Amino acid sequence: MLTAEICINLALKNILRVYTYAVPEKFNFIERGWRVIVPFNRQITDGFIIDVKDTDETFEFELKEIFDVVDNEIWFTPQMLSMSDWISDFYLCPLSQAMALFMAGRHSKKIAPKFEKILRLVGNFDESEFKRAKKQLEILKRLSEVKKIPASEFGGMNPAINALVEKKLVAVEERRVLRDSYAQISAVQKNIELTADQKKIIDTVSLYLKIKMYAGFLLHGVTGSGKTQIYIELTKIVRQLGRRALILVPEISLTGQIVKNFKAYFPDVLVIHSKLSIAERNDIFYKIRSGEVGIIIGARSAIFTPLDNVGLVVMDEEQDSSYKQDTPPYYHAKIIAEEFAKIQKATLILGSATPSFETYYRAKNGQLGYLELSQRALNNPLPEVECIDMRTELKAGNKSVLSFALKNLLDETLANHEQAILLLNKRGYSTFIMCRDCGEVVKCPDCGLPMHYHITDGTLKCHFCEVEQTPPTICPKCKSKRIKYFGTGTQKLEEFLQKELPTAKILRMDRDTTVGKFAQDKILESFKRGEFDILFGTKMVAKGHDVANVTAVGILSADSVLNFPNFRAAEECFNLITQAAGRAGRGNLPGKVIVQTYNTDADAVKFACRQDFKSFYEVEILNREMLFFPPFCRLVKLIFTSKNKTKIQDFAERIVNSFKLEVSATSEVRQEILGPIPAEIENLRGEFRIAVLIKTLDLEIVRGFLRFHNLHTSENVQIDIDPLTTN
DNA sequence: AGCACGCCGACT
DNA sequence: GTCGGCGTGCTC
Repeated sequence: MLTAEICINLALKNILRVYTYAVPEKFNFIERGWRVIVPFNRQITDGFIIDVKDTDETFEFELKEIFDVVDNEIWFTPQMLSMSDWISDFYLCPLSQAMALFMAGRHSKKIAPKFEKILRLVGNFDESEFKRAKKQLEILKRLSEVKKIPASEFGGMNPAINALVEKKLVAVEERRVLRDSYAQISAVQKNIELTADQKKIIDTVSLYLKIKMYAGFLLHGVTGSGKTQIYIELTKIVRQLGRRALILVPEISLTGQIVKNFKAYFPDVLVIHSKLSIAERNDIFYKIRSGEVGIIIGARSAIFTPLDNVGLVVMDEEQDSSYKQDTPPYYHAKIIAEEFAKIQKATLILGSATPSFETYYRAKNGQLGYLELSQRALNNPLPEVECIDMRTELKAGNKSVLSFALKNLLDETLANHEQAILLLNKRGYSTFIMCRDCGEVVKCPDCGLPMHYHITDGTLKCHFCEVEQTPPTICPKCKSKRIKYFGTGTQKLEEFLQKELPTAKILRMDRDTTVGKFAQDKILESFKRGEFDILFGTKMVAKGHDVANVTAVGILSADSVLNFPNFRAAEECFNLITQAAGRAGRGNLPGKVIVQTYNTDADAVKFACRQDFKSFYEVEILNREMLFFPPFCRLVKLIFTSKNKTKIQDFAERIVNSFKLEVSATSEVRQEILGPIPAEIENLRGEFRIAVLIKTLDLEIVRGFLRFHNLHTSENVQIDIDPLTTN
């Protein structure tokens, strides 16, 4: 009997599970990668085939039969299947979970494809026979000019069309409508004179594009240096070579510029991102397979499409954390893009003004080509950056969140009818506690990392050492009573700003104000049109967009990210300041940036104010090496979850001990394991979560260990390869 | 996700 | 005694 292992494509809690169905004779052609319709618990839904077996095994229950196939060809292309295998292997996730990434999304309803009626002329007609039927003649004439016309052009199906169908002069066929909500967006092509630097880079890369072999590059260009134009020029070249391009952008900046810029040059651009409806996404796959798409622009999930014959893969803002998926299988789009580029024999371009340390390190070691743009394209200077010590402000009697300098800058900007961007840097479920007089942050007595304040129980906790204490009321260092709890929300600050700047029109942009497909785009557009003076919000205000009239940028408490117990904190702080500063002075007017901080000595702040990535890297990389963190090792984070706290604690401890005995003690290379420690989110839906962190020089050894202990199939363990945070 | 099963409170 | 609240658990 032919049976199929099927993964149900519902947003099921337990995606890992695979169900066995009987394959009826008429579908004996199906194999791994087909989409099918199956009965499932008195519903009818769709799923995809993981495996087909010819077996004489008996089942204690009666197998249900596959109802139908969804498509008239296999959904997974060979390249999608081999990528699924690779992902399952690399990320230690079930094959079903890896394959699910390539579905057009998980859903609860059946996908309803949209059809439209297409009219086609069949046979010849005699004009004289239509003297009394003006409408019919008009349709016939149009059809003899253009072969196929949607009925909607004639106001949908109507008596005239029906009459022509009756006379067998017109045939009606149905065509799938492939929805594309970005169809309307476009821009005017500008005549851009390339700089000498840009030309040199394009020449270098085009050599590789022509060889059709894998090659990877870091494109390191300061903000405003014209990286997008390089992507466009390279795309022109691959298109001329008859190959396609995949442009990956962070979730957050997807909306803007880049899509418009590409649409100005290319007719066959398709946009993909997570906010598309499942139906739209489904349509998009058909469009790609039909070969009519030459360029895909999308967020991280855009790598999971049938796009083939790709010669160029671009990842813009490669350091952006939104490329990392925060649910299993916790993949990083950069890792997959590199694998994809290798499979496609394509050129990979990782673009950034502030590359991730991992990428820059690889470029320095010759594992990636290094391309540099050190000048802004319009030759306008980088903005002037001033660092303000908020401790000094406070001593001078300024208790406001705005320093005198920033207040003055904003007043000036408003008076000149220019625009400003204000960035509030806040993050996470918990916050930290700092002395407003000396800048002292309460740190863990054991490990020296900043402690987290938990609003829920009012205690300070160290996420590494389980040290817990009540927050101090006086500063342990300078005895000041002015202890500040950081973590003020954007909404509250907006009210405050409005009071400080009563005439300013302030636009808030954060998670709350940007729900919906184009919300963010709309906010940025209206800011661009000059309907507001100040754009204010979380880090999303700092990313990617280009508003010529912005001359002032203010960063309120630039260093707050430094106080999170994260080995990447300094890097994140540096990136944030640099990116925010890069929004200023992009047009003809010079830009001015004010960075407020309680921590003027921090390297990240100091070097970011000078916009000196390389020096910052040279200093910070020493810390990474000393502490044995990436890029000097690979991380694997294990999250153990269970309703039973002691059970899971014991389990995790047993694994840690096994690792020490079986791997750390015997491995030729450095292998460390830390924990168990409380996970970043300690409780989730009634389950306790604890984390274990592995640092390794050889991921394959760690994978072997995890497989040996069956952790990759355990329901109580989530494996995160290359996690962004350590707990 | 759906949908049934099941075990407790207020009603024809 | 029955209707119905939604907690729990299963779906080949």
